[in-house]
Amino acid sequence: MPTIHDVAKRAGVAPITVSRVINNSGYVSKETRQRVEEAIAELEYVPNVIARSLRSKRTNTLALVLTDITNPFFTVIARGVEDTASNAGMTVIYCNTDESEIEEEKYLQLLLQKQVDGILLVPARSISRSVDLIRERGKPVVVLDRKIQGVEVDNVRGDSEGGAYQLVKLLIDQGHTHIAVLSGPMDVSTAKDRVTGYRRALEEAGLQENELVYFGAFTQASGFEMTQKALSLNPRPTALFAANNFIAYGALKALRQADLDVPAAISVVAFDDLPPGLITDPFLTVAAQPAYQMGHLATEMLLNRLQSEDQPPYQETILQTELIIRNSSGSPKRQEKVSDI
Amino acid sequence: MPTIHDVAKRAGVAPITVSRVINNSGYVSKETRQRVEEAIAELEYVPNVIARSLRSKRTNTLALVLTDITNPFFTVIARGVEDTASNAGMTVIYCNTDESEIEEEKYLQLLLQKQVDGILLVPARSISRSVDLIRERGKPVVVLDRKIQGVEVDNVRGDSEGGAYQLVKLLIDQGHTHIAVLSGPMDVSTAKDRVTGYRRALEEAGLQENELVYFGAFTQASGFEMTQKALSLNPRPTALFAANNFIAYGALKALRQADLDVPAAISVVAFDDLPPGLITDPFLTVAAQPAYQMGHLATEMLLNRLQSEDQPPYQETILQTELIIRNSSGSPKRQEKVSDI
DNA sequence: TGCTATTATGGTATCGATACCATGGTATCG
DNA sequence: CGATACCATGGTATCGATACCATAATAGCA
Repeated sequence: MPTIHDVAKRAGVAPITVSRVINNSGYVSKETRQRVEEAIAELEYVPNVIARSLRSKRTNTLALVLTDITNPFFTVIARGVEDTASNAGMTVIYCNTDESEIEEEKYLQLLLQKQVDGILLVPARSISRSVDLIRERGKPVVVLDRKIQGVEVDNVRGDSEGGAYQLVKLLIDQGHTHIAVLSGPMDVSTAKDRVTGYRRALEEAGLQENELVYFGAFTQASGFEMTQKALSLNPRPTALFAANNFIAYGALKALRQADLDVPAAISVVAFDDLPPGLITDPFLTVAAQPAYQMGHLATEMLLNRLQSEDQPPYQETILQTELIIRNSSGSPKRQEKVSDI
Repeated sequence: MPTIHDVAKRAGVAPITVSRVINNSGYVSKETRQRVEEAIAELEYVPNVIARSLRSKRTNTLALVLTDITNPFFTVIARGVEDTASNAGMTVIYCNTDESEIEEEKYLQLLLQKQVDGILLVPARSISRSVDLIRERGKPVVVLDRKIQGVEVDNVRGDSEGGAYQLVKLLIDQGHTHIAVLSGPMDVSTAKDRVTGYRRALEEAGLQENELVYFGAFTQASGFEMTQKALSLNPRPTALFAANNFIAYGALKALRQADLDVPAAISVVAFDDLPPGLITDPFLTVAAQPAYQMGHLATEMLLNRLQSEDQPPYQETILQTELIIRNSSGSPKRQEKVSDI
C-alpha cells in the first residue's frame, strides 16, 4: 500500500505538499498540484484516515446509539442521520442497546475509545449518567426521541404528550368513555409523556375516574399481553391507545384472537406510523412523528456543535406529531357496553 | 485526556507494560497488573483505538454496504450482522447506496480510506468491479443477498430461483394460467433469478406461452406502476407474483385502487416477509428469506477470513426460503376471465 | 553447576499522516 | 526602494499506541 511519502517521492515534493493537495488546504501551485495528482493516480494512492485522525484529532465519525434499529421508526431516523452525516462527509456507527442501560454504557465506552466526534443518543432510561460520561471526554452529544431527567442537553424529540392528547381526545369526541392506554416502560420518557397526554385529555373531559393505564414494554409481546389484561376487565374498555407501533400490532393480534372487530367492537389508535412504503392498507389511526426529520435535525445540531467555536446554550426541539385519522376508530356501540356487563 | 504514558508514569512502569495489561498479552505479574489497573481507574484512562489501529493495522471495524436500510429485509440483515460483529468485538459501519453504483463506489473508497478490516456488500449491480476494488487493497469481502457475475467471491444469499418457483407453482396448482411477475431491475441478480424461477414453473406446466414479465425497481412506486400495466391487459392476469415486499405493497395499492379484491378477484404472492413484529394481519402468501441468519452467516464468513492464515477456497451459501401460505392467493374465478374479455 | 525455558519488564523505532514553524520568492503599495 | 502581504514549499516534531528486540531474574533439569 503506497503512503503519502511514496506519492511525494514520485511527484518530487514533500509529503506535506501532497497533504495540501489532498485536503485542499494551504497554497499549492497549479503545476505542483497536477504532478501530485498524477502521482496519486499512478500509485492508486488512498490516504490513511487512521493516521490522519491520530494527528488531527478528528475521526469524521458520528455514533447513533438507539434501542433497536429493527423498529421502522428508528430505521427511518437512522436514514435521516445517515444522509445528513454523509452529506457533511461524516460516517455513522450504529449501536443497538435493546433498551438495556448496561449495553448502552458498554457501547459508549467503545465509542469513546474509537474517538468518535459526537454521539446521538436514544437513552434507554430517563435517569441516566450517559450524557455525563460522554461530556467528561469532551464530546458533544444530542439526545434523540426521549429526554433525560435533570440534565441540560441538546434534545430533539416528538411531542409525545401533545400527540397522545390528540389521539385520546379524538376517541373521547367519538363517544368513548372507557379508554385504556398501553404504554412502554415507566422509566422511559416517551412512555410517561404519552400517558400524561392521555390523562390530560381524560381530565379535560371529566373522565379521570375511568383512567386505565398499563405500563409494559415497547414490544409486540407486551402489547399483546396488556391487551389481554384490558379485555378481561368489566366493563371492558371500548378503545385502546397504544403508545407505539409494536404495542399496537400486539394489541391488534390479541383483538383478532379474541374475535373482536376493529373498529366495530373496539377502537384502536396508536403512536408512530409505518413508513409509506410498508403500508399495504392504511388502517390505523395514528399520531405520526416526523422520524426522518428528527434524525436530520438532531444530526445538524450535532454538526453545529462540532463546527462552531462559541457554544450556544443547549437547545430543545420538539417536533409536532401529525394526527392521521383512518379506520381503526369509531364511535362505541352502546348495546355492547351494556350487554357485556 | 490521559494517555498510556500518563498511566505508565503513575503506575511506575513502562507504557508497553500498560499495553500488556489492557490487551491481556505477554507476561505481567499480578502485582504490576493491579497497580496498573488502579492507575487506569484513578485517571479514568480510555485507550485511544485510533493510535492502536495505526500501529497494529487492525481497526476492528466492518462495513455493511447495502441498498436501503429502510427495507425491513435489510434492516433485519443489518441486525444479524451487528449482533454477530459486536459479539466478536467488532463495530459496523452501514452505508446506503440506494441501488446506485456511483454511490457504491464512493462509499467503498471512503471505507478503504477508513481502513475497515472487511466489507459486506450488497452490490447494486450484477456486473461490478467493486469486489476487485476491495481486493486490490487486500481486504476480504463477502457478497450478500445478490451475486456478481464472473467473480469468485464468498457469497451468502437466498434461493431466489427456488423460492420463486415454489410461489408460482403454488399459483399454478391453484388453477392460475395467467400469472404476471413484477420484478426488480434487470441487472440485479435477485430480480433475474426470481424471473428464472417463475419461468421454470411455467414451462414445467406447459404455460410458457402465457409468460408475462415486468422488470422495474424494487420500490412501491414501481410495483404500483407495473400492476397498472398488467391490469390493462386482455386477458387480465389472474395472479401476480411480486419479486419483493415493496413491489408487493405497490401492487396491493394498485389493486385496491382498481377495486379488485384479493384473493377473490386476483391472487398475489411475494418474495420477502415482514418481520413478525410488524405483521398486524398476516395475509400475504410469501417466500420468506432467513434475513437475520443471512446477516449472521455472512459476518461469520468474513470474520473467518480475517482470522485464518490459510485462505480456504471461496464459498457460496444459498439459504432456502420458506413458503408461507396465507390468504392472498386462491383459485381464479372462471367466469371473470371469460366475462372480462 | 551450568544450561535452557519461562516469566517479567523495558527501550526504541515506527505506523502514516498533519501541526507548527520557517524559508524564500514575488507582487503591491506608499 | 523598502515594507508588507501573499504565495509556494519544506523540515521536524508529534499524535498514542504497539512491534520487535533486548535484558534480567528465576525456575527446572540433567
